[in-house]
Amino acid sequence: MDIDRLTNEDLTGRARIRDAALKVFAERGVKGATVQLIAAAAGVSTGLIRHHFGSKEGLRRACDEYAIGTLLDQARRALEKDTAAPGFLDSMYRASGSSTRYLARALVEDSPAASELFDTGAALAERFLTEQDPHRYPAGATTTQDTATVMGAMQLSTLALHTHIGRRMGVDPLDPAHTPRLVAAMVEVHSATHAFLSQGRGRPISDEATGPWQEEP
Amino acid sequence: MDIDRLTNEDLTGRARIRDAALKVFAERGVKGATVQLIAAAAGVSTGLIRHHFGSKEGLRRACDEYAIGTLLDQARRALEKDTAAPGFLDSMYRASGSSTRYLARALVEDSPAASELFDTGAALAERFLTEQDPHRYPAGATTTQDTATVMGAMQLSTLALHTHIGRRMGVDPLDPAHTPRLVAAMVEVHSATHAFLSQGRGRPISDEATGPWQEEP
DNA sequence: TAGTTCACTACACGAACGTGTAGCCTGAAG
DNA sequence: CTTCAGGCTACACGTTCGTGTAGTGAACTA
Repeated sequence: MDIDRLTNEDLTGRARIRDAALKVFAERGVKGATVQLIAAAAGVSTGLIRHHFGSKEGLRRACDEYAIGTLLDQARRALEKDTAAPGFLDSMYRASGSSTRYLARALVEDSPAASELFDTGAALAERFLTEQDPHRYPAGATTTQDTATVMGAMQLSTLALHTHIGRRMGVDPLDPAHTPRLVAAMVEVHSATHAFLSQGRGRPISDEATGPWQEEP
Repeated sequence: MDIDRLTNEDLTGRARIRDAALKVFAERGVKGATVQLIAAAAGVSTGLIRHHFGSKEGLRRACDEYAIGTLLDQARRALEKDTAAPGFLDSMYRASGSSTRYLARALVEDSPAASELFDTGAALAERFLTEQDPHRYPAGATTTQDTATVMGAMQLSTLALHTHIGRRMGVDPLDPAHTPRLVAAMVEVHSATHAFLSQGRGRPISDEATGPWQEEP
């Protein structure tokens, strides 16, 4: 029953503070955010933040756990299904409301949550690669891991750089309503780049990059 | 002669402060960095920072201008040559020493330099696309711009997320010595994703994403 | 040599911020 | 009705950080 009360409490002060912190942390970074700013955004006193979370660092940890909980559940579910690569992005954005922007910030500040997010994305990418072409991307191989890592970074780039993407696109790329437009652009990028790399001018780059360990003619 | 003296001064206190600031800003963010920390790293007093740059914000602007100057020169040069997409990354990393990590941080904090960097990357990508396939990517079209924006973000993701990439790869991805490994992984990503998207499972995603405006059968 | 400029330092002020403390108010338990 | 727990606030303390001020010493000029 204690657990029930805690989850119900999620609609009161504690949750309001967490949501406000998610927002302010995302906008100004952890260092740039002050507890008084968060308190004002939540409509509470700074003392209440201390009462619930102990310290600013405690509040940050709570935000980490909440964001990671919201988002990684989605990611792990995707890991267990036969979901496609671009689908990861889609479900990710849909899952998390205010925590998306928080994680975007966390990705470049030093946060355990961000590392876990990145690692999960890379794991998902590695699984995708080995399923896609087990011969070329054997599980555990360095090349497979490298490719999975960069693939994860590329997927996450729309999150980490959403400010710039939004500025150029004129819409908020984190809004689920615009996810299709983003996915379409990503598909185009892969298509165009592949065309370039398998063509005249780009072929040398492709050969040089993948040559040393490429086994197929 | 005043100009000569200024450029020569670049090897003395002013430059030492700037270099230290580049480093500390990159490590801890602008808010997380203190002028006393930067002063200590540069081996000077905090007063000297004020003397040369007026304020912490002035120092940050100077870092912006220096980093952007170092890096955008390279990018613009690439824009004027018939350089390939992955080559942009290569020359970018080689060009800038300590400013690379600074720009990585700046990409997610609000900095004019970062916006300029991103826009340049996107402009380079747009040029690449229209050259690559003028019919599919006409200059100025929304699709072209969207694709260019996402392409720029993908290229820059290795910069913005270098911490995570480095953690998984075991090496510093910003070290020019390891750029080939990064480029190889990027080539693989494009190759694998294209294979997926033009194949059975991925084909529906590709068709759905690019269908509405795609003209070719 | 006297004067001026300028890189540079030492010291201190004032504000902001994280944190600590004391206490109020409500609601449930006895 | 009393008691106690806990959500919640008001207020104050100590520190840190950006900034301001005064001053020193070396190099250059006349």
